[in-house]
Amino acid sequence: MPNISDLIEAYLKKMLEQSPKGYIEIQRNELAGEFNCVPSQINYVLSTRFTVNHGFVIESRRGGGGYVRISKVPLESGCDWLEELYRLMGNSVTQSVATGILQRLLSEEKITKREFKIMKAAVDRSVLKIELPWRDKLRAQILKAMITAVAGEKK
Amino acid sequence: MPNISDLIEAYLKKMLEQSPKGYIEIQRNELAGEFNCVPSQINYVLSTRFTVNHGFVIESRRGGGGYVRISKVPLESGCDWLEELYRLMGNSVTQSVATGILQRLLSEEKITKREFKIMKAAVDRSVLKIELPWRDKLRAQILKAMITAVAGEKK
DNA sequence: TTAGTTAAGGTCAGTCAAAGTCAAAGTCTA
DNA sequence: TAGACTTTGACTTTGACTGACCTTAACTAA
Repeated sequence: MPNISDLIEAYLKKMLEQSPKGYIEIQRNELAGEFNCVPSQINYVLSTRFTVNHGFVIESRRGGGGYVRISKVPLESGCDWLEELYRLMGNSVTQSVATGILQRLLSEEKITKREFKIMKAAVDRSVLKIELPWRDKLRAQILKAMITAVAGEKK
Repeated sequence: MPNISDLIEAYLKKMLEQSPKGYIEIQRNELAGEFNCVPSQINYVLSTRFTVNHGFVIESRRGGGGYVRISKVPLESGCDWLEELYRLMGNSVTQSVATGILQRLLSEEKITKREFKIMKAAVDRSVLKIELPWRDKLRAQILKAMITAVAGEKK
């Protein structure tokens, strides 16, 4: 007896699989209508099952003609290094761990030298000026988002 | 799927690209006629998609024979463009301003499409989960750091 | 001259159409 | 039965579009 969230999840994943473009665009209200639920339930599903950690990227636009775009980061054949990375990072990452990860991505040629510099700069201690337990969490968020944004893409 | 504003934007950008002089002149009412919209919609498009952050300058003249001139101002070729960007950003940057700036860097070929994606992801609202006055400041910090990291370099 | 007319473009606040947020309430499950 | 997960809806934010009203410039006729 799956609940509505599971149904919506399955529905979206199926659509995504069938989509040749690698992403789908939905209208939140419309989808909610199909499943007879409140619109915010769609957000719940997205935020619990289509997160960066799961390898999805969500973009959206409000206002008239708004939409929600869901794309799956195509995990390259065989090695699902992304998932492993997420596991490695957890939800908190120190600067030195971040640097280590980036260096590894660089040496594996997953990212370019320039991209390395950009990402390193973004998660630098001196840039993320917030207090410590949160800084490492924020760093993890940013790092994951950046890596996910280009994972699975050609360099 | 694209709305009228997007169409007008695309139309103007295409004209601009094809123009040897680096600027185009249009008549607001005429353009509105072509797209079957009210004239003020042209202003809406200009003020949301052709801002200085995006690297455009709008000049116009009223009265008989009036016109609207749209010109694209390229970033300086030296390294001064960084300072210009800093000035535009100040110490607080909203998501939409950030996107505008990144789009400009992309169109000026200062950054690659991948780099664009990385930076956009890093400063996304959903990633920078802190309260609002500080979020925009943090975004400015991160954006500056990332851009600076690759500013002087060849692509 | 100069006042009036016409032909532009500008402004701004308001409406509507989305999507986002958050916390309270409900349900399940170990 | 506590804690995790789900569902709900009131409220917020953002974006697109519109129309009434304003300003400016050129032209024209007295």
